[in-house]
This record gives sequence, C-alpha cells and structure tokens, in this order.
Amino acid sequence: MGAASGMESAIVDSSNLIDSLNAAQREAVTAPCGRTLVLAGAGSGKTRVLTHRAAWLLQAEEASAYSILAVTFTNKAAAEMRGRIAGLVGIAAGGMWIGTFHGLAHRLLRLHWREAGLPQHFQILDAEDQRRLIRRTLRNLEIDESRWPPRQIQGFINARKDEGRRPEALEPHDAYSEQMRQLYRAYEEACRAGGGLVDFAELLLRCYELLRHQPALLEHYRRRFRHILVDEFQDTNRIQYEWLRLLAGSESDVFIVGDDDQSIYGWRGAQVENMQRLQRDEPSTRVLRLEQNYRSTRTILAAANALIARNSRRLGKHLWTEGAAGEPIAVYAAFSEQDEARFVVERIRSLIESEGYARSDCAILYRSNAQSRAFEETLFGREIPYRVYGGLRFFERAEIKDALAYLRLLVNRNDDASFERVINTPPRGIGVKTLDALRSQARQRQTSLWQAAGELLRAGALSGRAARATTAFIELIDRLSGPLAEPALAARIEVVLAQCGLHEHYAKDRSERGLDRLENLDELISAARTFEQAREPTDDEADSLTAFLAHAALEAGEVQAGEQDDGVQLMTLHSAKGLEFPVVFLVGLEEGLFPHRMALDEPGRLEEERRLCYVGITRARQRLLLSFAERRRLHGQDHYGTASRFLLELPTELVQEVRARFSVTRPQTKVHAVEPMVTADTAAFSLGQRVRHATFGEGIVLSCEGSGPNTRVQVNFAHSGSKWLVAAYANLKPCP
DNA sequence: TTTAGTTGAATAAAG
DNA sequence: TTCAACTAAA
Repeated sequence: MGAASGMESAIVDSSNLIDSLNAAQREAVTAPCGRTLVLAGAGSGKTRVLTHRAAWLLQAEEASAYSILAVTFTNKAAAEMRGRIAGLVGIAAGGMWIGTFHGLAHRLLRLHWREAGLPQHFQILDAEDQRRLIRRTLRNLEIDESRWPPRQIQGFINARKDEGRRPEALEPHDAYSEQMRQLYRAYEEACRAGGGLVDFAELLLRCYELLRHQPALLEHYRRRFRHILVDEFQDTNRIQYEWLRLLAGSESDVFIVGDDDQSIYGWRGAQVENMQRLQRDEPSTRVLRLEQNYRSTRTILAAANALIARNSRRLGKHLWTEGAAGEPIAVYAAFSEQDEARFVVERIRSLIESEGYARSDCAILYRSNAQSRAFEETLFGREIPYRVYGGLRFFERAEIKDALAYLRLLVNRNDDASFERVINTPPRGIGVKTLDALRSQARQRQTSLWQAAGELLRAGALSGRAARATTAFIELIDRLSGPLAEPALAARIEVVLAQCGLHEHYAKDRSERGLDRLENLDELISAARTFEQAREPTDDEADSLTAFLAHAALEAGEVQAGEQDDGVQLMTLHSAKGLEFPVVFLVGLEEGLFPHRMALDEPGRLEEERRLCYVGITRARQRLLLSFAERRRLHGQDHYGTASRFLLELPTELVQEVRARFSVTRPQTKVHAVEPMVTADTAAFSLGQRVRHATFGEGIVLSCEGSGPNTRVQVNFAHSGSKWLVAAYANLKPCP
C-alpha cells in the first residue's frame, strides 16, 4: 500500500518511455485497456513491448503495481521481465505478480490450500518423482510394467490434466482407455495418500478448479488483477488458456503477446489454436502486428518468410527490415557427420581469426541432442572452447534429489516416494525383503510406509538385523525433525546431510564422480543460504523448508554451465528459441532428421517442424550457414539421407552452395530448385499478404488454389474468421 | 549389497 | 552407439 508512494519519483517521464519505440510498438504499448493480442514476429521487440506496456500502465494509466499480473513460461523470462520493468520504472514493480504459470498457480495454492483441498505442506513432484510414483502404483496393483509403461501412463495423465479432465470426465471407449482411466484414478489416490503430492500439471488444474469453485475468491482476484500480461501465448495449453480467461473475467485488461509461427511445443500440449480461439471467444480482441525485425539481415528474413509461407493455418505476418541484404546463406552438403562437423568448425575458426567474431557469437543448432557429439569431438580436437546447453540441471541430480527426499520426509512422513528413495541410501542394511514386508503391510492396512514400519516394529515382525536398521532409520528422521532441529535452513540442511550419512557416503567415493557429488551437496547448502537470504519474510505462511522444497521443484536451476564464458554455443533448436546469435549454423538438414521422421505422416506435425526451422533461421543476425550430411551414423547404423525439404523450400537466389575445397570422393548432390508455390495467375496474392474486403474488412491470405478466373483465395479475416473467396468476384485490395 | 553383464529404447524439455 | 534400467551372480 504505502510501498508505491515513495517510489513514484523513480519513474521516468512517460513521454520518454515510448520515444524509443517504432509506430507499431507504440500502438501496442499504448493500446486502450481491453483485449489486445500482439502478433510479435521474431526479433520484433516482443519483450520490449511487454515490459513497456507494464511501465505504461503504471504511469499513463496510473495502475497500481498491485493490480498487474504478468505470466511467462520460464523462470528466466519472468526474471528478465521483472528486471526490465524495474529498469523502466524503478522499484515500483515490487507489488506485481510476475511469474510462470506454474509459479503463480503454486502461489495461489499455497495461499488457499484449504479451499483447494490440499494439506498445508503439500509437496511438488517433478517429472521424475511423478514417474516413480506411477511405477510404485503399478507395482501395488500388480500390473505388468512392460505392458503398461510408466512413461506412457505419465504422458496420458498429464495430457488429460492439460485438457482439464479428471478421470470422471473421461469416456473410455475400449479396454485400453478404461485401464488408463483406472490408473489415472489410482495415481490420484496415491498422490492424496502420500500427503498431498502435486505434479506440475496438477498445479495448473488444481488452481483452475480452485478459482472455478470458489466464486468469492475468483471475484477477489478478478478485482485485484485489473491488468494481465501474457508472454509466448502460442505455447499455452488448454488449461492455461482457460485459467487465463477465468481470471480475466470480462472486465480485466488483457495484453497478450505471441507468435503462431514460433509455436514449437505442440508435443507438450501447447495449442497454437489458442490464438484463433481467443479471437473467437473474445471478439473484442484487438489484433496488432509487430513485423519490423531488428535482428537479421534482409536475406535471412527473406528465407524465413519464404519457408514459413508454406504453412497453412497461419494468422499471417511478414517480417521486414530496414537493414542491409547481408551475406547469402551458405549451404554445405557434407559427406558424413564428421565432414559436416569439420566444415562447421573450420568456418568458425576462420570467422574468429579473420573476421573478429567471438566464439560465443557462433551457435550450432541441431534438431536432436545426439547430433552434438560430432561437433564436440571436432571442437575438442581443435582446442576450441565450447558450451553445450541442456542436460541435467542442478536440482535434478541424483544426490541432490536424495538430499531433498530426506528433507521432504521431515516435512511429511507419509511421503512414500521419498521414504523409498532414502530408506537405504546410503546403504544401511535394509534390502528388498524388508522393503517388501513394509510395502505389503502398508497395502494391507492402507497406510503409508512410515506407518507400516512402525507397526511391524511394534509387532516384532521384522528379523533382528532388519528391525535394528529400520528402527535406526526411524529414529534418525525423528531426531532430525525433533525439537532440537536447527531453525536456520542452510544449517539445518547441513545437519541433515551429515547425520543421514549422505555426506559420508559420497566422501568415501574418491573418484571424480564422488568428489563432484560432494561438491554438489555443499552447493545445496549454499543454495539454501542464498534462498533464505533472498526470501521476503512476508512471502507467504510457508516455513522456509517447505518454501525451499517448492523452489527446488519449480526452479530446477540453470542447465549445467560449461566453465567457458566465451565458447561456441551448441544447443537444440528448441532451446535456441528466444535467443539470437551473430552467426548461426543450422545443421543436420536431412529428411528424417529434420523434419524428424516421427513428424512426417501428420501434416500438422510437419508444419511444427517447419516452424522449428523458421525459429532456427530467425536466430541469426548476420550469417546463416546450413548443412546436411549424406551419410549419417544413427544408433550405430549408417543411414543415407537426402537434403531436407526445408532446404529446397528456400528461394535459390538467397542460397549459395559451398563446395568442398578438395575433391572428396562423394556423389555430387544438387540442391534442386523447387517449383514455385504460387502460379502466375494467383501471384497477385502472396501468402501472408494483408488484404481488404468490402464487407469482411481486413484479413490475411492463407492459401490460394486454382488458376485464372477460377482462382480461389482463403483469407483469414480479423473479425469474420477464415473464408474461401473467388478472387475474380471478391475484389480484394492489398493493404499497405 | 554390490557388481558385472544384459536388454531395450533412442525427438524436442519448462515447470 | 550409447545410456539407463534391470537381472543374475558373487
């Protein structure tokens, strides 16, 4: 309340705020409150618009920071947004809720755990925890894991939750779907019995249901969050979409930024259709476009535009730049993946040596992780530092998860998953037999393993050695959470690590791996210290341990950073989204690899592959180099591939084939030109072009078919949706 | 309980 | 080919 007043002085003059924006950005930032959907092309200043919008609301609209909710997908994006808004308006951003969908849902559930039907100290399951729990559930039901793979069940459950469906809402149509439904039910029951375990999908669904079923609460938050900002809207799944609509009600100002052409997460539930759905569900939505690109050369943009124009069902957008044409796009047809790596690395070397590029200016982007290998070996061989993104993150490491399982057990004895994880880690003589006895007792009495252990001990049902070890374990946990337990988080964790034997266990291991793990455990203690210091005391009622455990699940930490600050960057296309590099090598452009074979049969999935390629191309600022290998070793077997269709879809005039300097014995492949997409008759309309119709208003050309007087054009109108029109009668006028 | 050997799967991955 | 998960032997 009083917080904002003292900080107002830090706010810069509002005229400065929009001075640095172009006309389209300014129009978006200053759009009147209501429903706004900004179609923000790659490199068009999307984050700028979002952060300036927030600043604008605070200044020109005199909105209170308290009334703003901003949602992103990643912690990184949330942190960046927070930082940039703070930079624009001073620290007045303090009262805003800025976070990921999951982080915000979690916050609401923590505040209203009772209404949400959760225990106060409910724990979050990450993907691995969830799979383990499913596996345990299967064993309890004596279901064959090879016939019902846990991964598949996990996928099923999460997909249903992403759609907002509980087991009761399913309509099984065969034995398989009926069994899946049963397993979904059993899993839900296991989560409940485990003392309120909440997986990632559950956070969202549970929060949605909370708001849905508590009208007073919903009303409260609707009144509070007058302004909602959404980033990367094309990545929302069904439940996120419904959650946003519910929270927004009909009154809130909703400002959404997204790009349907960069939707690459359909496989994890994202629904690009939400972009169209929004316009249907909220007809008052004002659609604005950011099409001026500040990142890439004209050549690179032309290639990107041409490629993405082949997709249907686009909202339509045409990126342009005031910048120079730049270098042509190089294509290298490699003989093998080693040859490909050699070419790329040699190029990087010469860019660094003769053109003054830094190593970190160069990125190698590939479709699948396995492809990094050849590049790593070559870079390593030439002693060029590099950094590979992806892989295990800090809180996902086994030793860290072991430690966290001990901590969870302190908070909740009935957390069977954690119990099983640590009962014999480090080894303390409790083997399968003892564990089996505990499990069957627990199943019989419908209790947790912890309770079952107590019962069996009291009944004297365990053999001497097992009984001693189990008693010691139970006493250990009780002692660690007892009245003498250290109150300060970091110190407490230190005590736990020392007492439970994990520290000693890894200290015995003198190998590099053991040293690594020991280091990580120490790192955990300092992570806790940092966390405790950064935590706002008023955050919520949760104690610091519970809060830290949630933090560990929600923010699994940075992907392991290579030691090199200035190294060549290697990553998948997916993880490159949102980044940019002066030089991009897009490698492995082969049919079956990219587009991936798994995506070949379905047109929708193929289009997602094409968008992925579009994302890759638009990462490049100055130079783009493409390559493919004619022979590639996959899973120990040689494959002879052909150039990716995406290569052939690029306008030939933008592309220059690089020839090997020495003649390598290899079959010559040509990058053939592909037939033009639009025939001469229909060329008047290019895909993605904006046109005006006398009655339907403005729209975007989605596709053309037929020729001459029969030409039919599909146009997606901003207000009337998509329609097929006969070009000869429609009298469509191109829009400037 | 630990280990060596076997089997099977292998697209992308935030929270 | 590689890696994780599992099984059988010590």
